Amino acid sequence: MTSDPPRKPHHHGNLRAALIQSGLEILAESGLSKLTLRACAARAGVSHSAPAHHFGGLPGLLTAIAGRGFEIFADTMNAARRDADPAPRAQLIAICRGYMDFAEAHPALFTLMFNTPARLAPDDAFVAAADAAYDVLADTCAPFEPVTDDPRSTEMMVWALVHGLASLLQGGRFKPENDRMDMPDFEAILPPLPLRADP
Amino acid sequence: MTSDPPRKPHHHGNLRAALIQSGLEILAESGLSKLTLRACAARAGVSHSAPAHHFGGLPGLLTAIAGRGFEIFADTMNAARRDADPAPRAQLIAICRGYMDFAEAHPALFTLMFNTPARLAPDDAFVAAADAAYDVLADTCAPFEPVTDDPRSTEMMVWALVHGLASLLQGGRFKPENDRMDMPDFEAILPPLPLRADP
DNA sequence: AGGAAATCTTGACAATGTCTAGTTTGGTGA
DNA sequence: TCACCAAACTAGACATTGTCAAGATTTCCT
Repeated sequence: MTSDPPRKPHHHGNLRAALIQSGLEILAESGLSKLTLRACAARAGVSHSAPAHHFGGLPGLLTAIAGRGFEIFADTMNAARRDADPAPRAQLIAICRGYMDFAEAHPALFTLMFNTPARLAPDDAFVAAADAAYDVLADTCAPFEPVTDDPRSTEMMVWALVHGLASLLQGGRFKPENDRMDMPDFEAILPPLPLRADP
Repeated sequence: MTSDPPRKPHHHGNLRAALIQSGLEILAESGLSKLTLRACAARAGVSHSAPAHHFGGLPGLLTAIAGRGFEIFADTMNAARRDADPAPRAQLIAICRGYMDFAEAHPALFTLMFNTPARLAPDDAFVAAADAAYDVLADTCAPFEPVTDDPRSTEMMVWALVHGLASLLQGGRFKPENDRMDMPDFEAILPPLPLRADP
């Protein structure tokens, strides 16, 4: 009827993307507890059972939202890396700061991505997005000598360290004397990491 | 009436403890998603609204269960420390292993304790139990020189590292080539930590 | 144009947390 | 001893949530 082709295909067009966006907004505005199937549907302007046709059910929707989160997560870390000194250790510290920035900027999304595995139903797209985020950090760790005989040990150690920091700070598990818990001093916290010998 | 005084005070006696125990069992047997108010009540043999009189509501019950979890958590780490070589670094590695052991032995409880802060309503008892567990690790880190100017930086670094490892391994976020993800080599992963100069 | 498939709506259902009112129990004081 | 009272627990109802079945509407292919 109307003459705006991309505006409202009247079967809503791309409900899938709209529902994911609604979920991200609810997460940012009201937290994880308010992220329900029906709330996402209402925000997108559709009935409460419309999401099931695109995501199967709640786990599918949450997985899609978390997958989108991993994309944003990788973007955040990549942006931090781009703006930093190209020296390997500076790059690594920038990645860590990007990691913390994301956790602080999107706490509820961060929780959904990492702390509620039982509520998700990982599919190929989700695994790909999560792996892509992992690879950003792994690439940044590649110049360094592994800390054990496992070639991935540096990534694991750094990832665990920064993830633990972000997770514990967000959960408020650190002692209250912590006045400024915003950004740890990664230069001091990260151990000395010698560069690999062979290129 | 009957002659077994501790058995059944018939107003159930200590429903509070029974509900916490039921919650721990449900958590161990069926996971976090099955841990509901009504399931705990049914397992303890009381009506579905009995728990509210002792815990206020679901958040109160979950908090009490998580608080009990922190007690078990501290016990696990203390036991690991007792059985280890008394040298500071050996003590620290033992604590880390105890941490991982707990996470592996009680995955759902671990998730409740650390990954669902929005569902808990921390009270004094909970904070005390969580702090006590923190202190076990802090005491073990005390012999070492802080890694930054913050005197608590060593505890934070070690706690974050081991928590990140436990959390990521449990969430299955590490790459699949990880055949034996059971217990990391903390001797290699933990950075060299010089002892404090002054006692 | 016509029909098939995708998309979305409506209505119902079971499960859950919470609230209110009522019932039972155990202790305490006259 | 016994009556009373507060605590402990039950019973029922209600709103919210996720899921499912059935039907209506739109889009697309031929």
